[in-house]
Amino acid sequence: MDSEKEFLANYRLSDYERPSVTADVAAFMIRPEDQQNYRKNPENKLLLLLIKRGGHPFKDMWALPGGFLQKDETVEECALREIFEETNVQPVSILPVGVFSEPDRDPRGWIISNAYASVISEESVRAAGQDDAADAQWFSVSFDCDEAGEYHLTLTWNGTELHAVLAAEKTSFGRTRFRILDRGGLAFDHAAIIAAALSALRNEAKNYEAVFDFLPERFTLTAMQKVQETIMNVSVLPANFRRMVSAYVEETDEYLRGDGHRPARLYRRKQS
Amino acid sequence: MDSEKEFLANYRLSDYERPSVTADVAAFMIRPEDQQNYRKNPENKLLLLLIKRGGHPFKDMWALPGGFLQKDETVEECALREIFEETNVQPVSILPVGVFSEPDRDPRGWIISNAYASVISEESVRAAGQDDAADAQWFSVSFDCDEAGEYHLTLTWNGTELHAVLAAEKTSFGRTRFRILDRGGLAFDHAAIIAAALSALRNEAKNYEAVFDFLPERFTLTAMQKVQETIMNVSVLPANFRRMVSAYVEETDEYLRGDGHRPARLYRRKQS
DNA sequence: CAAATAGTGTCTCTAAGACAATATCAC
DNA sequence: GTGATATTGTCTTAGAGACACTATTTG
Repeated sequence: MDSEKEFLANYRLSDYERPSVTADVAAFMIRPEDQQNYRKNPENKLLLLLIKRGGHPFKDMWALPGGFLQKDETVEECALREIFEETNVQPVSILPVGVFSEPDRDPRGWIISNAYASVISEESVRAAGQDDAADAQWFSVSFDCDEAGEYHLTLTWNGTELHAVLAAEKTSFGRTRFRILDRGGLAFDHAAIIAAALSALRNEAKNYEAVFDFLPERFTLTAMQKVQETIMNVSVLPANFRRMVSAYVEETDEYLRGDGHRPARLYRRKQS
Repeated sequence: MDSEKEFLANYRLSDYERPSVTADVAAFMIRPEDQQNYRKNPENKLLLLLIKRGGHPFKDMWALPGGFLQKDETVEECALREIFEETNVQPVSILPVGVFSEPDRDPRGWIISNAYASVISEESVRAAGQDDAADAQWFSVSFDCDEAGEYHLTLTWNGTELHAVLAAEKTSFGRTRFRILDRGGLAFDHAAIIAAALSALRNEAKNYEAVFDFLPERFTLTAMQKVQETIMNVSVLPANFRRMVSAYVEETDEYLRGDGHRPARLYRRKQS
């Protein structure tokens, strides 16, 4: 025991070169679109936070928020900190997406990225107010596979449209890794990170885990369904959706009224 | 463009302290137990490769194989390299398990670990021959949850028994993280890494991805079922198992005979 | 009343669990 | 023949998709 203490007191990590380590975060939010008709329910948009790069490399291109790991924190804590610094909001949840460590992924040098997806509630962003930093914007997201098997990631904000093209490559254990064919205005390998984050998010939405994170504490089942459809980009019949989620939610006695149609009961997540 | 080239030519990564980065690998193999009865099919054992530490810290305790990331490789390549160096065998597959970056996880200093699970075929290990390095051994694995919700990880080899106890903590998105209650003779936080790797492996065995990696190219359905049961630690009725995997396998014209009972048709994985 | 959403009931189809029954080999 | 595994068939039950139908509100 003494010898172990002694060993550690004298121990120095070797002088081999070490990489810089970052956490990069794909922060998602869902916001209702403007209503067309006073009695129609609004549609949702899935939004992703991007930062316009002010300096080289990839100057003036858009990138995920992220930053270097500090010595007193875990990579998860680093991811949370970076999002808070950028938005003044604590994410509802965070999900590891993968480690990106190709030696040439960053022209500045040896930098490996721990990628996370995170969910941010729209209320909290509204409460925090816009930072008016014109270099941080929420882009509307679309992500689909075409007939040729190529994936198209389209991010739009106020006339700016980024369109990246990716190929899905199978790795062992049936996992897929995205290879960038056209980075379409996104910095570094961030198009691949965003694609992986969206896949991870959709995977978590299958069992409604990710869905609840986008919702307030009390919500209507229709609102919940629209969130799920926004994430998954598929639609379900309302009757079947209600049956499928019935095990995950519980009724409250409150109703949402005043929308020009039958009031909807509010539900909350069932703790189990 | 010139200005970007110029920028990069002059760029130096800041002198902030950087962590050491490792890849640690839980390498699994399945080996048949000795036969009791000439006509009974053998049972399987799930094995995990551990290395006895020769120096401080955690001297004489058992640890996962692993090592430092080099500058010209990805973390996946590092994981594959470490396994090959230890076993002289290329793993069939490799699966990311998580990043372990608690600042105090390694008494030697700031070292973050990228954890992987990998599958190694028994044939290839037999072909490579035992390295006779007595400090590397295949331990038999058992991993279960008791009534109190605590997880017990038991690793046995030739009279040596390591018994770690862990608690499963829910993180966001319904994921679980294992916290070590008793590391039971395992070095560092490797008990938690092994628990996470086993969970990931079981998850991949649900759709039979991981199962095929343990099998030779041609196999009987009973052999496949036994592999799955060994990984998942549950049992299924043979009739139902056959139905469930029928979409994933295809018949060959060969049979396995000579076992004191009806010969079994050999199958292979269906490519899709 | 019209338009829209909220909510229920039911038919069908498929997949999985349980279990019975038959087939085929080595000794 | 005996003891083991290999293989097939069928009954039942649970869950998801499709769809018809009723209920309730605001303008």
